[in-house]
Amino acid sequence: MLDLKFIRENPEIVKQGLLNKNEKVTIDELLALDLERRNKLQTVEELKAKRNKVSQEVAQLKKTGQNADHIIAEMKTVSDEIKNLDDSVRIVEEKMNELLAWTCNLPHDSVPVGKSAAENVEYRNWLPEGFTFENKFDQIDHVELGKKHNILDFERGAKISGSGFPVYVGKGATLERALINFMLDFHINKHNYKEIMPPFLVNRESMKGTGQIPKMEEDMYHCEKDDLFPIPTAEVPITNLHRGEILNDEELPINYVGYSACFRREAGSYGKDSKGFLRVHQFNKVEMVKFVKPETSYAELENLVTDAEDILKALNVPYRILTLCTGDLSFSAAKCYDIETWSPAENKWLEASSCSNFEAFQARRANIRYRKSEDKKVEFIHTLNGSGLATSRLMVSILENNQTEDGRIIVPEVLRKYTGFDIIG
RNA sequence: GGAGAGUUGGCAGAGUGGUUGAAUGCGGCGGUCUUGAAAACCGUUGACGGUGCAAGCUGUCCCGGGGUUCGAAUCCCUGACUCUCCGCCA
Repeated sequence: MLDLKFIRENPEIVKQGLLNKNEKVTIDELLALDLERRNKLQTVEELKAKRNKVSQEVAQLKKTGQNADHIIAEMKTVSDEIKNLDDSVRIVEEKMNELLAWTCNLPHDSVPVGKSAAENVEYRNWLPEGFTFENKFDQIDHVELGKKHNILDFERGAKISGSGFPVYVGKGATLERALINFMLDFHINKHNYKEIMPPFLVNRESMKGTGQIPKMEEDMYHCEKDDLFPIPTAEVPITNLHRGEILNDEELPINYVGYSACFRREAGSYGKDSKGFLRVHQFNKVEMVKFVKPETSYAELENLVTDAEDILKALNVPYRILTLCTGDLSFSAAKCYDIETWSPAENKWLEASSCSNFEAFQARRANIRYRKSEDKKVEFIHTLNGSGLATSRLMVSILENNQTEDGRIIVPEVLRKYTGFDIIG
């Protein structure tokens, strides 16, 4: 959620920011409602002040045994008036909240302006020693590799659940589990994150808090009976851990890392990049979440990216980092870096991580604040999160880049103590 | 799933429908005393909104949402959560 006061004082800046994010601009409507609300509020508050005062007089009169009937009769009309005005204020507020809930975050000044993903800007890249982009010996894709070694079974996944629900088999399952454990341990021990194992279903409030709802509701799975949502990312439960809380500033920054399965309907994207792991409804992800003081959030964003990168370096996977342009930024993000890993069989980069600074946008929605030790004032914190990383796309790169000429797959060195084997096939 | 009890400030814990935004204790902050600290004593200590240059004035909030009333932390309805007991269960 944006700060209403900021919108009031800087309507043009807000409008331009929304335009740059390709979003609908409803700022004028919002400001009209804001004005209406404040006008009505003033009237109703005067009446309430009067009611409070007279109520005390009634109490005094009754205490001294005097008659108060005439004042009570008079106050009855005042009360009715208050009730009517309160109702109309509430209606205005509901309209405003609806508009605000649909209004996305503004891009940070450092974000390149652009219409679509085509205008994202490469930030940096890293390639393993001796790596080349050419396909040396007709490297086959992860789906074929999975079939060949019987480690991935997309067909049976489709049978038991539907397309986009992969099954990991044998060494494939072990490798997946090894990858998750390796990433968790790495962030816990080398990067000082605290591990969280969150619920995989969350309530509506939590989905609103991080900004998946209302705009992305169609992309979420939903258990209607209980109004619970299977999480699209661990960001949702972990960020909402501190919803409605006032944190102490000595405990900041808070760094959490957690594994979760992630569930996405991917509505409307059928047929697009849908092969194998490229687009799935359920995948595994290790997610990092930070709660930080506002003044440090951009430095923390850089840390977050580096923490995700360290995993890829340890796994020896080629990657590049993009700064997303304004048009490609997600609803809640002010700035975002995507990390993409290389797939030799697809001959393209695949998004494996997204590291974002939400500034106070989620904090305002979820009401997460901290008390500053200097002046004891409360202020919204900034939240960040980044995949560290999603295993599905990463697995594509690991399998394809580590295949040998005779079709076997070498397990990355750092995973071997988790897998117990060093080669598949 | 059934039956009962509960939810009040950072925490603990009072609260006959009428100066209760809320006693009291602990904690926090400031001070007196002290060479310093502890103890003791005194004072202070919520959030959000409106208005104002400001001091201030003012409204709302006692789990959430409705209602009764001139007036609700207090009464009624409803939902969530917690605890105890029973049933079922990995």
